[in-house]
Amino acid sequence: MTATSKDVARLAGVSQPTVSRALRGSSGVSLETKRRVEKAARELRYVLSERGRALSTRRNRRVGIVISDLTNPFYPHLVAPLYDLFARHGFQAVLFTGQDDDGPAFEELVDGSLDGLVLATCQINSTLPDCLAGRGMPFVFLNRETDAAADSATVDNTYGAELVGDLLAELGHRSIGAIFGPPATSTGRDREAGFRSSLARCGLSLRDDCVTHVPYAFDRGCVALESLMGLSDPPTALFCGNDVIALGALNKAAELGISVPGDLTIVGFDDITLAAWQRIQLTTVHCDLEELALTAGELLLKRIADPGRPHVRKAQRPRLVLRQSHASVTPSATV
Amino acid sequence: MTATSKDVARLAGVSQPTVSRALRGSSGVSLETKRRVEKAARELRYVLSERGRALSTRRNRRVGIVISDLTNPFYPHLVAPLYDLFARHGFQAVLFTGQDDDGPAFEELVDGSLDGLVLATCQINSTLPDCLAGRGMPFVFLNRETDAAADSATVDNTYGAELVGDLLAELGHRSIGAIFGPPATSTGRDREAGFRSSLARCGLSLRDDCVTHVPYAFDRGCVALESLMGLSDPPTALFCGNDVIALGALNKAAELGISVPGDLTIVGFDDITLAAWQRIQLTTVHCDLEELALTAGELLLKRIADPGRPHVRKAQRPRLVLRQSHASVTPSATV
DNA sequence: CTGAAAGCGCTTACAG
DNA sequence: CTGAAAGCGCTTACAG
Repeated sequence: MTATSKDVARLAGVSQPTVSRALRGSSGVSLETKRRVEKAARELRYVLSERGRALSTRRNRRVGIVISDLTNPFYPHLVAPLYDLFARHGFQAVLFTGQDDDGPAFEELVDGSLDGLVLATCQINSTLPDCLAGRGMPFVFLNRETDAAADSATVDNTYGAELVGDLLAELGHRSIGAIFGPPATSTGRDREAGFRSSLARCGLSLRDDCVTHVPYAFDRGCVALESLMGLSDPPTALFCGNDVIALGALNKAAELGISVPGDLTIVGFDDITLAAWQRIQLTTVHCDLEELALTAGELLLKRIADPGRPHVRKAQRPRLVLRQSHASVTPSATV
Repeated sequence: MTATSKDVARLAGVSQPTVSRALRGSSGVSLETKRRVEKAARELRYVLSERGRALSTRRNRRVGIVISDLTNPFYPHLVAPLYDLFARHGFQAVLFTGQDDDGPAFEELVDGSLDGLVLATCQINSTLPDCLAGRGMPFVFLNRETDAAADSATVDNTYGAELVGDLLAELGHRSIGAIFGPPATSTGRDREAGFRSSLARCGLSLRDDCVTHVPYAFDRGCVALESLMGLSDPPTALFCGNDVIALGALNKAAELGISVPGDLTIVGFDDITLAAWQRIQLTTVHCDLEELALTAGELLLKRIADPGRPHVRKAQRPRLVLRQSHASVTPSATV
């Protein structure tokens, strides 16, 4: 149905390897042969078979991006710049998703069709990184990481969460809760640690009855907020493990008639574009997601080019962005 | 570095083709050989090379999904169910994005590494469908379509937009504008036609000075709303080409202090999950995006299995969902 | 400058 | 039941 280099060779009256050389513009092909081959290729609407090329060269020009949940509005911010970056470097990016956080079947990641991998949703205890390392498969951590020795591009989550703790203290809150992310993720773990240590430093503490851990999902933010605010003595401020959770909390609060920030301060983490919308105006910790993604992508490209180079871990310093979801504790609420 | 079937064969003491047969569980392999091969494979942590398999069988078990813009919150709703569906049928889904609406380079879609294609962001005048057809490449239109003969899964956009026109008429609006989507898309074209014909039937007309066309993007909705509402005599109701545009309009209205629906009715189209958020509550036309995606996916799978079958075009009937962004025209606004 | 040969890692008739 | 051979569509030494 579709023409191969052999067909082109026949039409151009040359051998198949010559077609290969001519079309790739490799030196040592006479101009006239090159022209003839190109003409024949055009006529047959020849397109190089990527699978043939990949098998022969053992390079795929293709990298995978592993992500647990596509509908999570956090990931597009990471994925889009990665696609562009890889495309600019002649690599095709392929998205892998799966049910659990470890994502797709291990097999399809190491079946020889990928030159490298970006791991964006690894759980701390995942065995994937070690398996990949054991097979000599280049990979890089993006946003989340594990203890495995590897390149990584992350945010200084501890620091970012400390900023939030400091803010809540400054605002005079003393009844503070949190909807943390999963402790099994580096982001969840570090943000919780940073938040707690900041409060402690300020002489405050988290109310044990106002702390919960949920997956990074809108719905879970909704549910968590409802149960925390159903307490007889609800908190006046809530730190959320990320913006997606915070968005769920924010919307559920609106549904329950809880005024934000009047009755309740809510602070997120990540600063996805939604957070800045006028109808949202979420106070949060700003991360430069594009820079994060590009850093990861570049680390992976370097690793693919030079598998032996030493690992590098890069952490971006986030900053607080103050919008409309935080306020000083009100007298009524402190009573 | 990584073991091939030849390595497994050597270790198991059989020929390479026997390894292939044993591991695929094809009949006619003695149980004892099978066991021996499986053991050797396990020991070597052998994983089948997808590129070798694909080259040999000429089937890739892989389909592409072509989408113009990943960060558009509309697409995840389509992409996620597609990934799942294809995975269940043993196909790997691969996302393709590009700058323009025609997306990625034609070459990578027909380089022989894909069994089929889902086209989700085709422009009406795109030559891609014909090129694909000319190469015998199976594909299906999802959401948007062109005149090209092909399978397609769409929504009845004309009908959906008529519902909106009817609603605005019923609410008593007489000063009506629209931020339509691109006329070069079937959705843009049909929604505009449906909206206009409904208004005409109700004896109303669109105000020419209050009509604009923009790409399906949040930012463009913002800008469009600002200019329309900057008119000396702004409209009291606005139909937006889709929810993403409507969301932009909604947020810009909030920024400008324009009350929705007090001063302005805004209606979208698609009903993406964001539209239902408490902080948004957008009145819109509901489409079952998951059903839409699954329909497209199934059509593609059938086409791959039987390239000769007649084309089928399926259109889903949408319905209005009334939330908080519409209201009867107020006396003050009609003056 | 160009062709013949070998090989990338598989599968699939074809023999036996 | 199993092996030897051929082939999928390329690229890359190797000759000439």
